[in-house]
Amino acid sequence: MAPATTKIKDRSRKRAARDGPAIDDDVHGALTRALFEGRLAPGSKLPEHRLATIFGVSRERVRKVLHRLVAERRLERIPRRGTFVPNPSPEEIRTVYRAHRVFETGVLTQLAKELNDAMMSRIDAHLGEEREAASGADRAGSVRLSGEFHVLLVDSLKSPELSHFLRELLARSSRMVSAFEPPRLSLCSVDEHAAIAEALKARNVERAIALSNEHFTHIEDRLAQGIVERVERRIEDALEPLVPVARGSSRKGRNRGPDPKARN
Amino acid sequence: MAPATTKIKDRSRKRAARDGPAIDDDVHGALTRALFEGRLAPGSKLPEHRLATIFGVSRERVRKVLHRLVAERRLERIPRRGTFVPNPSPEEIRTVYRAHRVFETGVLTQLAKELNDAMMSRIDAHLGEEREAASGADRAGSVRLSGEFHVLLVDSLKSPELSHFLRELLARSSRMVSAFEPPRLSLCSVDEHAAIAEALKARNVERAIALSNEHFTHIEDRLAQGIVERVERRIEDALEPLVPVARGSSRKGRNRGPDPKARN
DNA sequence: GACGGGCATACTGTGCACATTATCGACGCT
DNA sequence: AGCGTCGATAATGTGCACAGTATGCCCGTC
Repeated sequence: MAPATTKIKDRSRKRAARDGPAIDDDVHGALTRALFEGRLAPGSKLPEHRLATIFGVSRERVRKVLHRLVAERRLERIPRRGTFVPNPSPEEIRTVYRAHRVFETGVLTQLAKELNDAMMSRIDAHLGEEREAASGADRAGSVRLSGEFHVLLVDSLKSPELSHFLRELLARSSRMVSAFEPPRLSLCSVDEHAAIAEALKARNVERAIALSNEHFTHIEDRLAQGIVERVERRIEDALEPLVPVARGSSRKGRNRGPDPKARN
Repeated sequence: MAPATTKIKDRSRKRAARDGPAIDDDVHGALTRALFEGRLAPGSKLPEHRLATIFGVSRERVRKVLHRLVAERRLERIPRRGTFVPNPSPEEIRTVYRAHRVFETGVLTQLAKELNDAMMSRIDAHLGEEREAASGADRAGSVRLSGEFHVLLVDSLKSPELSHFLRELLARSSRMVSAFEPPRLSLCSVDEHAAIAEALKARNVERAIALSNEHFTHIEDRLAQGIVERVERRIEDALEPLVPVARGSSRKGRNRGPDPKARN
């Protein structure tokens, strides 16, 4: 009768048998991975019909996934123009890493209060993985593990809201890293992570925060340098085809690299 | 031929076409406001067709807005069941306010470093508004201004990412407040806000953080008490219609109050 | 009288087709 | 020859209709 006896009969079935949303997650995951790995150049347009043929799904499904990615701030959409891979400005890089610093300041302060042996051992294990990936030439894995260090910290606080926010933030900063980092530099130094962990173990909150802030500032500075080099390289590429007095072949180059310019 | 005068019409058409997304924002805003004000009971189902007739728009548009609200964590969706107003569990209340504490710890730490006169005057002006609303009986306005105090703090840091996260978090906590707070209590005490601002002016970071943490803990405790009372009241309501041996009239009550229970 | 299966219904999910609009090539004009 | 304008094309936005599924009711059986 009354809703007091809430129907809890479908607790046994989970989303395991639901292949409907699974397809969405597949497309979403594929685009997310491509974004993380930096395989999609900033400014690229993502036409719905083309993605639909690539993934072998309907355009409506692609459309839904694109809207979801836009809501997650992973892509940008211009109303009657299309969906684009964000072209981060130096200003955006600044605010993203500012957010990283402020956020991790809160995380570290809280973490110092409730750090236990289990968390510390997990952190140590993770640092080991990072060193291993850094010693090898696994650049993609290194970037991934580097981000997961901060994920590990915030996950220790057992707040899905905080974890979710860091993952969104990391999605943006990782894309910036993949897109603009000079490949020769190892970005997230393992030593800096280890130093933060060390200060945390010693319950030295202020030092941990200071190290964390410096850590993110280092990344930010390297990215700022990288984006400058990128722009210069692009100018070179743009001027190169003019050498043989090329003309009329400028259409091809326009598909990749339009600046949305519609940033509010 | 002679469509020379169509150019001006084109301009007007463009403006007409731009209110296409505006309709989405209208529906989105209406639902968001209703959620903030607590007019939608937790657990309520939101059928797409009914919302479409209510707002006078197509079902597809409602559908898109609902997906957006789900992505913003303002609603919950169960795959083949529908969209529901979240029914926050005590566990969720705990994690949301834990996130508030950790987040504002970082914000206050950074804010103490770069607080200037302009920010302080803005904060003072806001506290004045809060006192005014609290002295009157403007409960909705009081809740709103109460949240905007924290928005004001984080906006001072000039990071859209941080501001965006706080707004999402505030959307959730405000809904919890509207839904579960005992109406007789003024929830977000202005004095506590003023005390935080005072400590901030004095550059006493540790005190500001301590006050902020206590502040959110107070809210959390009151909400936890409120949700208990709510459950008890619901049991009362559920048992009441049984007194005159009611039977066969249980269909109506089932529309509002199903517990999604599909939380991962 | 209680329980289980079958059926009707309503709701969500999805593909499709059309309308609208931005972009690009080309023509004609100054 | 440069420039503005018009027309063609492709991509996005939107409503619609159909299909699949969960839900609640009803009836038959134990």
